[in-house]
Amino acid sequence: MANARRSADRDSAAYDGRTAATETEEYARNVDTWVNPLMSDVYTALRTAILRGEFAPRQRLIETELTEQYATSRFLLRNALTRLETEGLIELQPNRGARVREISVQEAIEITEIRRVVEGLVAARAAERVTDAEIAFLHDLGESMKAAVQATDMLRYSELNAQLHATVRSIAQHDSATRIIEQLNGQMVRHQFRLSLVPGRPTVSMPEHLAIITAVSSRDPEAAELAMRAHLTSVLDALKAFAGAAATRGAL
Amino acid sequence: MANARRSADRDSAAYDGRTAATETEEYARNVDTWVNPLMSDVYTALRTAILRGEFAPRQRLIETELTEQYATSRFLLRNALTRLETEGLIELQPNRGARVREISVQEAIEITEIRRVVEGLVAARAAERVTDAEIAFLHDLGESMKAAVQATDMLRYSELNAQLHATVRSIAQHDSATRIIEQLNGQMVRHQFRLSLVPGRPTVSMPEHLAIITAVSSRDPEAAELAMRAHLTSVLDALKAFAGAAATRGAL
DNA sequence: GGCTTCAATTTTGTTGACGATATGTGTAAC
DNA sequence: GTTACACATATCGTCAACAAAATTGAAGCC
Repeated sequence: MANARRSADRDSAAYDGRTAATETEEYARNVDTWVNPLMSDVYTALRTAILRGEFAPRQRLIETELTEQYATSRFLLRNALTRLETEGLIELQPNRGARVREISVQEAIEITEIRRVVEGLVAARAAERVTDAEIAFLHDLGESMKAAVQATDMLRYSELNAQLHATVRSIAQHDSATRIIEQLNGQMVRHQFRLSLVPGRPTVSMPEHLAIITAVSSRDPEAAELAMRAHLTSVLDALKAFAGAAATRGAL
Repeated sequence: MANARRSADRDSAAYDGRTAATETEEYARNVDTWVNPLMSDVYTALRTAILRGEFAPRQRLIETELTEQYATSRFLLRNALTRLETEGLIELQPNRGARVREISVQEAIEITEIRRVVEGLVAARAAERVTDAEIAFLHDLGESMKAAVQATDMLRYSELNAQLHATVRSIAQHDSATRIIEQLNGQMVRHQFRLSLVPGRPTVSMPEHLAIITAVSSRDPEAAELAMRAHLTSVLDALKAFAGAAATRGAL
């Protein structure tokens, strides 16, 4: 249970305040508001900044600059850097400081391979545990996604995409899997960003997302696992196509 | 490639100096000797101590005591503690110090569920990439395991078990998966220990291990994935039985 | 002109001390 | 005899200064 701390703040956001009082109560046990103080402001700020792409890959992160930028001390900053290194977001080299870690296409593929099987597991478990309220929420989410695609609002669609995956995780209540998926996501963000903007991508992924919602809602674990796997297989294929194209162009 | 650093020291040990010169050469590319100096002696020492069970779960880790014990400074010690916390081996509470994190049976089950799918992925990939030399090594490993079981040397069998899994990972060369599996293993050690000593357990797991070796050696990815999954399903069942028995006894 | 060497500067590594918070103990009041 | 409060101690959190290492730039040499 103590394990939920890092995931709770993100998954709870999946519901976005739209749930009724009874449902809120239902989810409350899963939402651990305890925050590790060592997960200081600096850590959170720096992490989101890297995830947003405000620092380029391979860019050096100089301690004194960052202490000014985030108005903090070197002590707290270094603590944050240590954590980010363990998480795999940055690289620390002795006496040479920190760099934003560059994720190769090859590594992005590896990460997606893992996500495929782990999120498949999570989807199956979500199908076993889903409540009526959660089914309703998933339905709404699906409708919102359709609307976003029709309005060709790709940014919104991308957001809803992340929200769908987070919701499935939250339903599954599989703390260990959630932790790992979020760790992997942290390393993928820049690549995901690119992929979600590939033209024609929503045409492929939209039905896959709906299939996940349908399978989980019909409480069919096998179907849910297959639907989630199919979706991530499609992501994987897109990534491999990208890698292949890059290799052909001689960019690798 | 920079990603292999944390896994190299453990996977390289899998071969235990028993390989011929040509094979050693073959594996050399996979053994990255670069060590992050921030992964200081303190970190390694403390980590292995926790993994060996030298500190009981929930036991408090007092900074001044540890600095004496490991003859180091508080600075380096805290760095190590921060890393161990991110890794999930210990818990840090504000102004209340560090504790060894206790893994519940429930959590052990969750972790094994993840291992099942991720190690399945790794086994499939190992079957795709395995070389003749590696097949020979796997064969020897299988023979050693049979010998250990016949000699009822459970400690040796347990070691070889870990070595088999590490070897499969090494063959697969899936850095991201390796990293995650080893992270999960770190949290499981105390439970694994108990399980490996359950009477009659080798009778169940021995044929499963041999099936993994056979499937990988015949370069059949699907069979390898299924064999690995079957093995970890069996581990999972044993864990669930243990959890059920504990619940019946009122121990939970 | 290109290469090496050396020093100045930047940047990181480490230490010790001090302040803040929690915990344990003893005393007094009920 | 029990509870509540206050004090003392242990432990963690933070900082600022110092030491060590690497990078950068310029000068000298081939």
